[in-house]
Amino acid sequence: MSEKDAFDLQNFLPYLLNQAAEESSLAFQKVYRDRYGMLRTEWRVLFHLGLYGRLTAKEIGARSKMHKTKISRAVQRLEERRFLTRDPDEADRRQEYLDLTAQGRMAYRDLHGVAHRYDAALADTLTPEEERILRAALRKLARMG
Amino acid sequence: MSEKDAFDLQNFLPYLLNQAAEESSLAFQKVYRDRYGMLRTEWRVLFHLGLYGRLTAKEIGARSKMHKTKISRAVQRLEERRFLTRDPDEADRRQEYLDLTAQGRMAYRDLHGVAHRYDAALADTLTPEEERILRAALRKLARMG
DNA sequence: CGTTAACGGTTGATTTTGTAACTAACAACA
DNA sequence: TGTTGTTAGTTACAAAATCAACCGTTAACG
Repeated sequence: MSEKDAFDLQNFLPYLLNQAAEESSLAFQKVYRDRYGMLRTEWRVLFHLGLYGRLTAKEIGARSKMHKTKISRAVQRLEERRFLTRDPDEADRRQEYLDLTAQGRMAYRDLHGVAHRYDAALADTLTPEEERILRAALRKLARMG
Repeated sequence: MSEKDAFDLQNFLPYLLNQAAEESSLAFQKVYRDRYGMLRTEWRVLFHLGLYGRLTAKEIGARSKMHKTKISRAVQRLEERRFLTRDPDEADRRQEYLDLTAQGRMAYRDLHGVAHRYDAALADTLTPEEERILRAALRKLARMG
């Protein structure tokens, strides 16, 4: 094996990214799970609708890169729990527009606030320079596909 | 809510980390899946054994922070496919030492090389400063739990 | 028009993960 | 010793993700 070469798991960016992603998601996951019984796919859909307003499932897919079956099922559950409503597009009846209900907007505002504060807390463990460069680097890597 | 505040998903570190992690894992996942039919948990176990030699499942758990059921199942599949063998510890018969077979070592060497080169390719999309700070920041975040 | 292809979205079967309860082995200490 | 607690690892069952096939609608084009 390569003798002097110290390449190990802790130096492998996909592994490192994964560990950081999992660790940093945990505390927030607890909030949307315990407060609203949501899954990761569900709060993501909720966030997209909260941030950008009425969207079709397809548009959410384009923005989030989630697979359409995930989105379909997330929308179903959010509808069942009255966080959103569907509004068929009369011009193209294959698709439907999704809107948050009042309850959905409340949940969104609540979780948005939690996320914002949590993000700030995470950023606080870094220096401002680290934070700036980390975000830039992550955006580059995320856009790589 | 804060009007001017442009906090959105793309600024939320857990989300950003997740996107970067998923995107950057894809190409490597394709290799261990297509070449060896492995899952993420399995190449991780393989890597630990390749890097550190004979270990018990518990030791792998301590190093990787994977849950013990994941490790148990990964070990089962790796054993079935003859990538490792189990060697019961006679001094403490609750645990067994795991060793890579010749085939396991070959797969490890192959994947280690792929990972190393892939990591270098990822790092190449970043400036040296970005890379250094990214790795440091990720380690901080990963150790947060 | 009519046929074929593409699209948005859903469903069902299979795989993978998560959670808890379990087994067997060991340790602690009365 | 024997009783109680702990540990390493497995298993069973539920929850979730993945993948391919599917349905109804719209587009493309002969």
